[in-house]
Amino acid sequence: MLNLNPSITLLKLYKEQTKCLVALDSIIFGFDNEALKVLLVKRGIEPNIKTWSLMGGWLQPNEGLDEAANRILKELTGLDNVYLEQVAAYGNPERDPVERTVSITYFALINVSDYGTNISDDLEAKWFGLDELPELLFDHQTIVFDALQRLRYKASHHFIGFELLPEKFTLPQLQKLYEAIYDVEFDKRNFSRKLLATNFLLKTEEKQRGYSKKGAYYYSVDKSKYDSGKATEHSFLITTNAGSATLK
Amino acid sequence: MLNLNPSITLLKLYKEQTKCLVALDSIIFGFDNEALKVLLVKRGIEPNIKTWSLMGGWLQPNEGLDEAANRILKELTGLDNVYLEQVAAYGNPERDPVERTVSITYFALINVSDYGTNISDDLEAKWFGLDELPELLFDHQTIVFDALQRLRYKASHHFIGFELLPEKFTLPQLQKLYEAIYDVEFDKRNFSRKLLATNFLLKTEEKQRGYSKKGAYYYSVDKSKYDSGKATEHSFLITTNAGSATLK
DNA sequence: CCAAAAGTGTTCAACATACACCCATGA
DNA sequence: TCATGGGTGTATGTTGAACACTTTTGG
Repeated sequence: MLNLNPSITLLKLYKEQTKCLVALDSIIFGFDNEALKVLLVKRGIEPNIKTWSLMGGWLQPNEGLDEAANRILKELTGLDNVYLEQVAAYGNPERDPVERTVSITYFALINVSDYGTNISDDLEAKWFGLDELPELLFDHQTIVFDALQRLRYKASHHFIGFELLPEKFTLPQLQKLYEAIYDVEFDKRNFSRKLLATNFLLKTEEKQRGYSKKGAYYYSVDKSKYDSGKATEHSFLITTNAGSATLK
Repeated sequence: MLNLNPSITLLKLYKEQTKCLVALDSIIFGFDNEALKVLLVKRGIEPNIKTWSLMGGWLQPNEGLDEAANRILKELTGLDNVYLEQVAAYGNPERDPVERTVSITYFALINVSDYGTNISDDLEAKWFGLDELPELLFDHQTIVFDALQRLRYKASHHFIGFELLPEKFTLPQLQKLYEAIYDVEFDKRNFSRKLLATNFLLKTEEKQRGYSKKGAYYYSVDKSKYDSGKATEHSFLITTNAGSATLK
C-alpha cells in the first residue's frame, strides 16, 4: 500500500487510482499418450476475432482469483476439480488494445479423456502440440512458454504429473508423459525404480489390454501418502535444466 | 479472453466488466550479516493506519508491472537497479476493505548497507527478522511467507544470493547468508567447495579486516560467467525441502 | 602466547547412469 | 512361432555428507 502523509484523505487517494480489468487466462495442458498439448480456443470477439487464444475470462466482483479461474475453466470446458496453479501476472499497458487489462495466468492439468470435445457449440476449441502452436493472441505465446517452464519445474519437484492421466495408468504411460513434458527420453529401468521409490504409486492386479500384447499393469496414486507427502519436494526426475528448455 | 457469441458488441462486453485497483507490493529482503530481514513500513493512511505493511503502491496507467514495482521501490527507498522478481497475485475480494484490489507481489533483494535508513521522513521503515514480524496488514503475512518460499527455491537453483551482499564479500559471509535464508547450518568445507565449483566467484587479493584476526579473502561475482550461466539451473545448495520450511 | 575465526582434503555412503536379457501374449 | 512391448538387476561413476587439524593475527 502506498504510504503517504496521513492528512491526505483516504477516499481521494483510493479514487485517484487507475483501475484495470483483470483477466484470468488458463494454459490447459493435456496428454494424449503421445505428446503434451495445450487447449486453445478461437476468440469470438473483436479485435483479433478468430485468433487462437488461451481460455480466459474476467474477474467478477465477489470472487477470489483461484475461484474465478476455476469458474471460467468450468464454464468453458465443463470440468471441475481440476489441478490449477497460478503462474504469473502480465500487465504491459499495450497487451490488450481495447482496455488496460492485467492477466493472471494459471496452468491446468487435465486428463484429455475427461474432456468431451463438444462442450460448447459457440466455442471452437482444439488441442495443439507445443511444437505446432498457431499464432496466438496478444502475449499468449509468452504466457504458454512461461507456463511450460513452471510445469516443468513443478513436475520435477512434486508428484503432479499423474493429474494429466486417467485414474489408472501404466508405468509406460507415465514415462511417456514425463518424456513429453521434458522433451527427453528416459531409461525405463531407471524411470520405474525412481517413480516407485516415491511410494506414491499403488500397483493394481489389472493389466492394460489392447495396446501391447503382454499388457502393462495399471497403477493408481496412493492419495493418502500423496497428501501427506506433497508439501515435501522430491527431485525425482529432471535434476538439471528443468524448466529451462526452449519451446520450439 | 472470454469467448462468446460474436454478435455481442465488443465495447459492451468490455464495459460490463468489473475493474479493480492493482497494487504492487514488494517483500524487500535484506541481510545484516546475522539474519534475513524484511523491510516494512508503517502505513500512513486509514484504514489500519500505523499497521506495519509491505512497501507498495498502485499501478499507473502507462506502466507495466515490473516497471511499476521498480518505480515504487525507488520512490520509497531511493534504490534503483535492484533484483526484483514477481512472486504471485493475490485477489481475495475482502483483502482490502476499502476497494477491491488485486495485489501483485515481488521480492526484492537488497544490500542493507546500500539502504540509508532515512530516505523519506514521512515513512517509518524498519527491518524485521522473519521470526519477529509484527502483526501485518491484510494478507501480508501470507505474502511474506510465500515470498520466502520463492526466495528459497530460487536461491537453491540459481545463483542470486549475492544480491543481498555488498560487491565484495567473504565466503564466511556468503555462508552465513545461505544459513539465514534456509535456517540451517552448513559445513564450511562442503560449502566453499560447492560454491567455488560454480565458477561464479572471483577471489580477490584483499582481505576483510576488523572482523576476525586472520581476515577472510574478499570475493566478487564474475558477472560475465554469471550472465551466460544464469539461465541454467544449478542445484548447489539445498537439495531437499528448499522452499518448504515453515515460517516461525 | 593464546583465543578466534579462516582455510583446507579425505573417506564413505547414496544416488544417478548406463546397459541387456527374458517374459507374456496376440496375431 | 514370432514380433512387440513389458518387466527386471547389476556395475560404475559421481555427488553429497561427515569429519579435524593447521594457519593467521590482534589483543
